[in-house]
Amino acid sequence: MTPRPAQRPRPAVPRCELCTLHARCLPLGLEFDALQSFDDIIRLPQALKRGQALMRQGAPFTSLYVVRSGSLKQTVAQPDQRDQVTHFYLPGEIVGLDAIGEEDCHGSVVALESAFVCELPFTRLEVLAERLPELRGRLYRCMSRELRRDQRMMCLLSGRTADQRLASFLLGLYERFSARGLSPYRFFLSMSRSDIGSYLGLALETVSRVLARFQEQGVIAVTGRELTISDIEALEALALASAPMTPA
Amino acid sequence: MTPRPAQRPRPAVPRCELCTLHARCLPLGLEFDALQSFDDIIRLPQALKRGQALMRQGAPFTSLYVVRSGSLKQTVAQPDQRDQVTHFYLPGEIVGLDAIGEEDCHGSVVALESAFVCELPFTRLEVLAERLPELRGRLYRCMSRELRRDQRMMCLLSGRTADQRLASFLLGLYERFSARGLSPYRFFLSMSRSDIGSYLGLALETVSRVLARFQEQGVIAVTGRELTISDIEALEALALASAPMTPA
DNA sequence: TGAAGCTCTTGATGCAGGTCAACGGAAATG
DNA sequence: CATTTCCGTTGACCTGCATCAAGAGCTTCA
Repeated sequence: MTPRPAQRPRPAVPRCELCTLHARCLPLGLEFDALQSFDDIIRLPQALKRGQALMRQGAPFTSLYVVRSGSLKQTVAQPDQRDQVTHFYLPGEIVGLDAIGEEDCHGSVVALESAFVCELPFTRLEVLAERLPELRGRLYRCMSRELRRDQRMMCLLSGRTADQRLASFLLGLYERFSARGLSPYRFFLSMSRSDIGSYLGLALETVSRVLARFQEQGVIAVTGRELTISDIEALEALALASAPMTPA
Repeated sequence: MTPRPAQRPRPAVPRCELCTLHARCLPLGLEFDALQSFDDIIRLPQALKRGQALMRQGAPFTSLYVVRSGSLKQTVAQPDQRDQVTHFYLPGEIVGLDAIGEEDCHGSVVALESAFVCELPFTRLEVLAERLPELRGRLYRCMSRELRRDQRMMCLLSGRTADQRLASFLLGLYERFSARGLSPYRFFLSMSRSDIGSYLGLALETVSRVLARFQEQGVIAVTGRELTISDIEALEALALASAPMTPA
């Protein structure tokens, strides 16, 4: 039916030091031999197809995952309403931090496009962390980074206009792509307008309209899901303060 | 002028096992001798007066703090606007998790009323965690709990009505007071309407109005900052779905 | 190739809640 | 004690965005 997932991942034992993301990934800063221990605990990279679930809300938590390529979204089922998108995961980012120390997965995570992820069984990671203080530090740091990110998000959702939210969202993508060494000015939005709206607390129509307006203003160029940032400074200005009502 | 803060904290070396919060605090589940090691690293409880800062945004991070009594708020300075309230801390809760692994404090934390906090110098805590796997687990769990809490908050801020936000906020307080063994149905709101509004992404006038309406509906009773939950089930109903426009 | 879904766009309309304003009461300050 | 400042409430008004609706590509699949 479906084509085999790219022949099957070849290196039976993945080598972190060979990975292009090596410099930005979790094991950043580990000594050479520590890095090798790290290799030992990583499971074969998994291939995911668009729409395929990596974890399901409420399922038992066993592993962290690092995104190698592609992108995913996390959704949390709301009591009454639809699912709410709570996170987008890009290459180099870690899925599952919000489940550490808990029994079950906090939300569902599904691939937005074809993706590869590296699995880190958490019990093994913990054993390794026992003798690698640096790794512990990395883990703490990742979690507190995430805490800060969520708090920025809370600030964004609480009392910012649609324009500011969209502009901040695009800037966030810009920064994350930059940090991973990916093209930051021109990229593909793997998520739908509806996903973006859910994430930003906006109706999908509003997302569409605001993007259209940004385009009119010459700040970005969008064709479907292909997006180009034309004027990053204007975008930053938009993110900080909404255009004054009086265009002066 | 003001009465001395309760003579000065007497026990030169605090004893976790004697603390009333012992059963709910960070060292929960530690063995007896582990608990004693824990005692060793805790600094003398600090007294804070209303409005006094425990940490300032950008200051170097050195310690976690556990709230023993009173309450605090965390605020994050926004580029353009006023400070935004990002957290309220109640007795038994831990301040500073979002700074672990980082150099500096993420937000400012100030006391909302007279408060006592226990200081946990993080470097010592880390040393202790090295030989106490349980403590590590506790720390991870605390951080991921916080991550989940923030995500619930994001969901709340994104696309819930003012009624739902207020109801959820009050329910949250109910649960947190319950969990600490404090009176959950009748309590004192140590934060201003403005703080609540900032936290929930609402104008302070809206907070005032919604509380008044809840009171009319007989769900709560408020007099200034004294609040009583009269009908917890109605409150839960309000938190889930806003009253339908058609009152059937 | 055509039909049936999606996703995205664009327009029209209405309302939840933000903003402005005024006032009463409580708490801080000298 | 008087004064100032802050806090909470309530009313009137207005706007940003959700909602409803319709239609235009794009993709999928028989």
